[in-house]
Amino acid sequence: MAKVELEGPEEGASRRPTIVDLARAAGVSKSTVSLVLNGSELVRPATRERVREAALALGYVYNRSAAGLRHRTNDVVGVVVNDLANPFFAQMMIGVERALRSSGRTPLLASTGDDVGQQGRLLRSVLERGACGFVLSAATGTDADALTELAPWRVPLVAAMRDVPGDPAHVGVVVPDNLGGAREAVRHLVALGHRRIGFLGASEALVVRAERLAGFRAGLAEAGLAPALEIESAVSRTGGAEALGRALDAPAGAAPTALLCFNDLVAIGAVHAAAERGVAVGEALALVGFDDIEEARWTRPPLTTVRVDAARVGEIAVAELSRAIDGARPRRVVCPTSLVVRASCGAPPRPSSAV
Amino acid sequence: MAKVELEGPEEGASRRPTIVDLARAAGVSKSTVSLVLNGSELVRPATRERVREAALALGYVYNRSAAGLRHRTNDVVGVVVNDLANPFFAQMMIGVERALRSSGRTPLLASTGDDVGQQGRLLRSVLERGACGFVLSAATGTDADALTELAPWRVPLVAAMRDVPGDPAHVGVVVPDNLGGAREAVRHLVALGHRRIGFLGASEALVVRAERLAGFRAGLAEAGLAPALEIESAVSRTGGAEALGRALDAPAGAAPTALLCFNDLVAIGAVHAAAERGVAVGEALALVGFDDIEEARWTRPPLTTVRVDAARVGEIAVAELSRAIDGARPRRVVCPTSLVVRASCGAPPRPSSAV
DNA sequence: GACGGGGTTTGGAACGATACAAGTGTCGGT
DNA sequence: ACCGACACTTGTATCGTTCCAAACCCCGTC
Repeated sequence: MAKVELEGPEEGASRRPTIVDLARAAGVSKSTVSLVLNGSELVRPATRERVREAALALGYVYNRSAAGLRHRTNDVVGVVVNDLANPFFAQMMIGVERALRSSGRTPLLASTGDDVGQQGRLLRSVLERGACGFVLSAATGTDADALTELAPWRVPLVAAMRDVPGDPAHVGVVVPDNLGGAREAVRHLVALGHRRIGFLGASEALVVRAERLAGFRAGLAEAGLAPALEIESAVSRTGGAEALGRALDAPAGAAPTALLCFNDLVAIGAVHAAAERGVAVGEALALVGFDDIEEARWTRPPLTTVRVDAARVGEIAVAELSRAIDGARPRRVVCPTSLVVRASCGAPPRPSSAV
Repeated sequence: MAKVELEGPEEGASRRPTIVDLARAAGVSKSTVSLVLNGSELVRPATRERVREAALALGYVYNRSAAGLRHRTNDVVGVVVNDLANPFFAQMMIGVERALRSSGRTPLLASTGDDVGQQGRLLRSVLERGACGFVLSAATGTDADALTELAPWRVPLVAAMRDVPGDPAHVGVVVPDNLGGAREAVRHLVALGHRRIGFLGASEALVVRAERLAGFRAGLAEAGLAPALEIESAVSRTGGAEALGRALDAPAGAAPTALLCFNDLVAIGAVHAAAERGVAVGEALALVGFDDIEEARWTRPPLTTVRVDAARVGEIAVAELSRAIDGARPRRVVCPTSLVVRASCGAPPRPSSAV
């Protein structure tokens, strides 16, 4: 550490040293330096040491792009995500990054702002940087054709968290069990005695909404019930707050006693709006979210929600991608969800549920 | 779109086409192809068109690493951030990414989990990928020496959001006005009539805490008051909840009537814990946060907080970095904050304040 | 004293792009 | 018919690394 000499002062604006400079400094050929840098066993320990010292002395830094060029393979993986500001996706990102790094790859992150056009541009840009694979949580409106553009190069892609309509054969898919999770939530509400249950939030264009809505309907059908209402909204706290208003404006006797929300953001907005209207959440109105983001534990009352381990979905997506990079056929993985009962649905919390 | 032919089926595992392949296909030299690819005006339109068509037909994708190698400059910027799960930093990231892309650079994101060791590894890894600059929100415990390791190459670096102790001359700094913001918050509490005011959250190791605490003390000193208490905690909702408990356990008459929290996360935990204890936030106890993350509007009562435009801090950091890359001396920029009065401090909201 | 064979080291050709100087045409003017 | 100017186009060296076949060195052996 203390031995590192700062370049520049003595040599002016000297350029970054290369392995050739190292070779000269250590008195060996550049081939040998390359071997040392790659930790080869072929090099005599004494030589190795000499090269290492030279590297330190010159402040040498490996040029991975050059290596990748020659090597014809890059360990970069594109991670293209629809919305970083959403803590749910941020959490997935964290899982993806951790898994990638621990498998020796480097994530190249891009956030599309849920815009298909931007997503296309970003995918291409990442491709130009030599990505050997992609993890994509697709922007709303993405279809299989858009992803086929990547096919010419046969770069493997795994759709994480959001399924891609058209389901092209060449992409992997890793998603939570949206249908099963929603159904379980509805079963719970039914078991609590609710009969007028509604679904709140998101827009029809969202594939995930279709899946959760299907689970919602399936759960009701099992109990011989019909949806009390199905309301669309923006996927945000504001959207949820606004949608709850519309839900409660239903004709008096027909107002729902329980609402399954598209996700926690919507549910949080709904909890807030209900409180402002003087509706007691967990008593007069049961609310259930989806995703179990950290924030869900901190509403008043805390949010009953369908837990999705976003980080784990990210990790599994990376594992699938690794398989695909190694030549395996891409698969479709559905990750289990679990109901976390807190106070917003009015039930006494189960003994096993964490708070 | 429909014209794109999928490679592979006909040619087996054919490798990615290069400009040489394009040149052959279009009947020109690779130099010409290079010119076309770079949008040169020198090439005859007809030729240009021919090359473009060949590129489309072959499914050609530009290899930016190879170009960068020859060009000896990469438009990649390392963005190393301490915690993506924190919405405040996620917001900054979004600003950074937007600004970078709109200036034609590509962000290479890494998240350190607030670990100095990991941060060092990531910085080096990004360096090896040829970053021409860095935006860093430093891990707790980072000092100037750690960053000096980057100096040999003279890669410009801007510390965003978190100042770096030791303040090395060669790094830029873009931070919010933590001191001024905290002081303004305290002034407001004093104006509301509070006399026993405390500070809640974060640990002494955090530079940002020192700054906010200094503002807190300055505000009190102006009014001739002394801090009622200063409590450390983890920087999280849980930490805030737990710290509030300790704050309220103070001897009866000495309990604070107002608390300035280190940030919104801590404040949110505190709001929650207070409510659970039956303490009416905004009446018996005034709480003020810091940062103004989206979530702050959705607590009950909504959180009075010191607004920091995180995305804007990110954008300014990128602007400073651009200056530095162009050879300018790195500067120190302090971004203004503003007090957003909501209900948690007990005051009637100012007419001008947004909700 | 040539030979064989480990253990090490090395030269030079890639990889896919850019830079630059130099090369083709074509045309108008004399 | 030749010249120069102009509008394009191209050959070649180069960026920093890896790959691979060949060279080297030092010994022990025949």
